[in-house]
Amino acid sequence: MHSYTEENYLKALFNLSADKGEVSANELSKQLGIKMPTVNSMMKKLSEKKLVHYESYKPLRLTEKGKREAGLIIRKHRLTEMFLVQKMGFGWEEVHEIAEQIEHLHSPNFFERMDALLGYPKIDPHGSPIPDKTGKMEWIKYEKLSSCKEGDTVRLAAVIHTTDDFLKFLNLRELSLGVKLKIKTVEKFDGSMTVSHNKKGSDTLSHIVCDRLLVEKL
Amino acid sequence: MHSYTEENYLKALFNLSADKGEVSANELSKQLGIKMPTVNSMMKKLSEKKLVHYESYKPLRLTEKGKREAGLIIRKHRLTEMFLVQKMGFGWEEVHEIAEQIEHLHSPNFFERMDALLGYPKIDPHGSPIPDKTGKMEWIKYEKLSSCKEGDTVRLAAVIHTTDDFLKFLNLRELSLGVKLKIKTVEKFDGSMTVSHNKKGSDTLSHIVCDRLLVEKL
DNA sequence: TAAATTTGTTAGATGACTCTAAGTTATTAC
DNA sequence: GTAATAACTTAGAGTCATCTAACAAATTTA
Repeated sequence: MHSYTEENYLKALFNLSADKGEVSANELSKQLGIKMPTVNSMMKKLSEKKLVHYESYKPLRLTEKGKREAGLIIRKHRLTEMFLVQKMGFGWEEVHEIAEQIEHLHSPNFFERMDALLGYPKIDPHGSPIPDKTGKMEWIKYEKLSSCKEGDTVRLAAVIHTTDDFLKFLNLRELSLGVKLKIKTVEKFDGSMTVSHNKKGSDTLSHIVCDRLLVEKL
Repeated sequence: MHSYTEENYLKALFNLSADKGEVSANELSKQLGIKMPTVNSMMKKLSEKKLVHYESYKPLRLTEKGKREAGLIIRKHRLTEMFLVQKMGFGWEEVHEIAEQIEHLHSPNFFERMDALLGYPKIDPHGSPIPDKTGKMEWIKYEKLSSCKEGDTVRLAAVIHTTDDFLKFLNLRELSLGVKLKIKTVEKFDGSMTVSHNKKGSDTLSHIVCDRLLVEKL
């Protein structure tokens, strides 16, 4: 098994390299809040363990094995988040910190049971896909709300770059996963949108907000 | 906060010194599977932190502060065990290992929620008392089954020295907390007992078994 | 009570993870 | 195409929790 520390490096590598498939040591260092030389030596160690492709002065890439192991940690994180929300009544803004800790538990039984009690969910409370038991993650291709046009009707499917503050902001506006939104207007000069929302009236959302909301067109 | 390691020392000290109020470094070392010199230096460290009374060549004692902190860890352990059994469907023989890990989580919210969902239980699935939020534990004085006499009718209230094997042994005989037992015979030469048990016929239990079962006389 | 045994202590080393300081390679900006 | 800046690497040190080896104190045994 890997140490708590190694698991955190793997997870960060996985998350940061999600798009390009590679990360700079510098990004990783910032993400983890750990100084470059420390990251550097850990990369050599993970490279020894065949979890990371490491070459001097080159970007970092997870090996297939590394991706699998990282996927399994993220699986535990997301199952936990789902459990906390669905079975323990936490809000989606409260679960990240707890899941950061529970994801490191070593107990196949425990996560197996969570999974079963939840009915084998495919997504977490923020709409992110839960990797399967082999660590593989199916990307669902949603659109950003920011790329939609006036008149579109969409369903809120996922939230990215989730922070407590952002999620609380969405709570206040009753913007939860699944809500149907109709785009009334899109401002040219700042990209903000006015959307109408089932029961409530309409809300104006800044471009920054719209860029973090993933939707499914209806 | 204390490290994972320190918490394990505190917990072990608490459990081992439950009766006499003190433990030898040697016992502690054996319990934790950690060599004496390591234990010795950790005791000095915990003494610095005012968690343990340490004097050369004297038995170890937890300070009041140490007892409180240990009690809080045991509280988390036992609440977790209760949650795993009551809310997640685990058997009482499966929960110890998982709780060993969860007890170290730092999230007041999480344990608060568990406690509430369970309805503020006072005992864990093995009948051990759950310390309160200040770390204080109320001992309930049950009798050992081994000290009961022929003809007594008792209710099984708690199990001590719980190991997987012992709990599985009890499962097979449908001996769960709360069952009513009537003591038919007590063998003079080996202290084994024949007890009859609600629905089932009667079972013969060795002295070793009877010594690990705590009962309430009816 | 003296010898043998057990228990406890000190000293010094190791491995995991972190850091700072200083040097090297790439990249960016005139 | 240098010079400046940013990114990366190396070297060396510190902390935490662990170990082994060697010694000292306490306890048990004969």
